[in-house]
Amino acid sequence: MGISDDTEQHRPEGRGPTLEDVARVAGVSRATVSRVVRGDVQVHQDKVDAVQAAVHTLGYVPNNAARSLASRQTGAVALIVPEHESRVFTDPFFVSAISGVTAGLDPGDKQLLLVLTSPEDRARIRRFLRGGHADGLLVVSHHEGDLTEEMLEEATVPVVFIGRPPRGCSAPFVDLDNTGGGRLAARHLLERGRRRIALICGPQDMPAAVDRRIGIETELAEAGITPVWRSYGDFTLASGEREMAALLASDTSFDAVFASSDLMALGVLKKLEGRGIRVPDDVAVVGFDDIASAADDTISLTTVVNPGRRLAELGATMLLDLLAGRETAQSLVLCPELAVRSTT
Amino acid sequence: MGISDDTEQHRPEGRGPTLEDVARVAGVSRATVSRVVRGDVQVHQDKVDAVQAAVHTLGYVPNNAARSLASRQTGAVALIVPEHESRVFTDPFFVSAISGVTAGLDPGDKQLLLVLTSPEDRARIRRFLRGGHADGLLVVSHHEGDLTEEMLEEATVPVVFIGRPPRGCSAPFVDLDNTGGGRLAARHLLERGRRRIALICGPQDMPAAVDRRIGIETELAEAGITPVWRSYGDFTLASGEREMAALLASDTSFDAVFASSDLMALGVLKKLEGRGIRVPDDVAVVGFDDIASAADDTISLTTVVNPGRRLAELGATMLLDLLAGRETAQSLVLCPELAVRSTT
DNA sequence: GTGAAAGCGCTAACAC
DNA sequence: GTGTTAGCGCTTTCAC
Repeated sequence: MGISDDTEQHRPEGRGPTLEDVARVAGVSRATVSRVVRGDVQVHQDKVDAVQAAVHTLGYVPNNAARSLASRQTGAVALIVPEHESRVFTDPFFVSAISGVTAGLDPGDKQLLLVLTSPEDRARIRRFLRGGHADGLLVVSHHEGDLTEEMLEEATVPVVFIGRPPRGCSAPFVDLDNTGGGRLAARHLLERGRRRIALICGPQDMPAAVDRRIGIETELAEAGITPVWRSYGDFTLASGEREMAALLASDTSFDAVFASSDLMALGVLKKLEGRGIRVPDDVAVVGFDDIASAADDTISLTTVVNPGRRLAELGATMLLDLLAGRETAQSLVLCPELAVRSTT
Repeated sequence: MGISDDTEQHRPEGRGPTLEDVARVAGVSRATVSRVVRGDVQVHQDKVDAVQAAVHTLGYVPNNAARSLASRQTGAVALIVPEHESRVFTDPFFVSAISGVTAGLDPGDKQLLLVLTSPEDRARIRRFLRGGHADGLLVVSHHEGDLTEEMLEEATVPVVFIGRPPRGCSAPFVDLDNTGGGRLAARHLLERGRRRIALICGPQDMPAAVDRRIGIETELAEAGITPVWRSYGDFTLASGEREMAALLASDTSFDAVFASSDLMALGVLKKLEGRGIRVPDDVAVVGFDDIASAADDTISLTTVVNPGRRLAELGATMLLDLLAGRETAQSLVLCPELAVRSTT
């Protein structure tokens, strides 16, 4: 329209009312207004009323930047996901995590800063950590070495991990007892009379995958049983199919498959169905996660419940407690449960 | 451990180096440091070097709050999703949107503020809009009346809608031509010789659902055909099943079903399979969205492609352009494409 | 309980 | 080009 030139930057228009304005209208000092606005106690009811009235008529809203600058608090919490963006939204766990964090953050009124960044982009992560953008950090990381202790030390704010943090990192965390989950799956299979058990494990650079494998192997070992097969997928459906195909091609005799994630279990089921192998008559299948479709009645997968959403919610709550100086459990490890359905 | 009391608030530890410190070390003024840090041009190379050296040795990182306060810019962009949190993460479209926005925001270095809030919580939205938390807003809203024009006026920053904004709202947007998509589906079904077409539409308080319905009906009408059935789901798989069951129970004779979302189409397919009805031999099925599982070879659903991720990415780019005062297309409407697979 | 005043760390005119 | 000088709007001692 001819009114813009290309150096023009968009700016918020004329400033709204400030504390000062409210103070003037209410006939008190700025300090008093500040106290009322923040809900400080020590103020006479008369003045509180006057200030609130002024706030209302003026439509006053505190300026975040000014508040942060003066108080050294940002009012935001960051969820750091050091994963490739492509993975984040295909992995149901991350989606649950985002969802849970959102819910857990609700009571405190912190904004959620979503920081998705590839693990390689350390410079960016570091910059963020040092920038003081958030009052606290939630890290949902699955891989070893994504965020080293050293990097976390750059963060001068509390950090809570969702999922066990990488080795050597002493931050508080919330996690599922994945080892226990593995044991649970093993015990269930054994109780069902299965003895020739195949394992399709997850990527071993992920603590959760390692724990699940150790859990099931330990439990089996205690029953004097060795898995008839073990291979590794990457938690995706495609990898489940692939490993199942490999197992079938190997001529191994088996009567049960434990897949370390539901997505992989789905791949397993698909392959089995394709070959006309009956589940659970010929082969029992146990997954891990309890994603939504596992409960679907045409699938009905027996699986270890991984309450990702709840975990994330607890993590957010823990961080909020930490920030408020409230007492809080140091770290939480949830007991796994088994959802027994039709594949076993 | 006895060192904390319950009034204690967690605070970032001792302040890091400031512009002033850098200026002192580099032997220049604060203004010059500021220029260098922001990448302003007009500075002699000597000083640039000196400043950068000082920044490096001191480990200086700009303070965001101070910068925002002085510049009246926040360095953040908010993605507002006025949906119930439970819906957001089950709807693949929103997940794509978040993913796409993340990608689109990458070039500008804005932080992503994720604002999920139930449409009822208008007070909270208003507070956010007026709080000046972000330099720009991206709104991905599906429902009519979620965010009224009035509310948007509270935002003093540029807004871009992902998906056509509600009636009466004149903000720029990016969207798919849903009407065109509907026509495409109709034409395809007609070309396949189908004449007795059933429609399972989406919720009619959503512009996208309305457009899809109008598109297919219009195209059919132009061919002199009236749908043999029309009912409404809520875009979920369960509702697809339910409506399909209703259709089957109705004794209507039909040779094709158009489901307004892939999730509903999946429900349709499931029901059809359960009844032993062959697809596409007895009944052709067309969906809308092209979610990941539609391409799965055991499903292989013919569907109208809804590039949600790309849409969101374009929206983010548009907002970035707006913020930078760059020239930008006012609004974008993408042409739909049909992914022809095995269900037609 | 309340007010005065001193910054928080930075940007942006404006001079030089 | 570069430095000087005001603030940005709020919180927070510190007196009263």
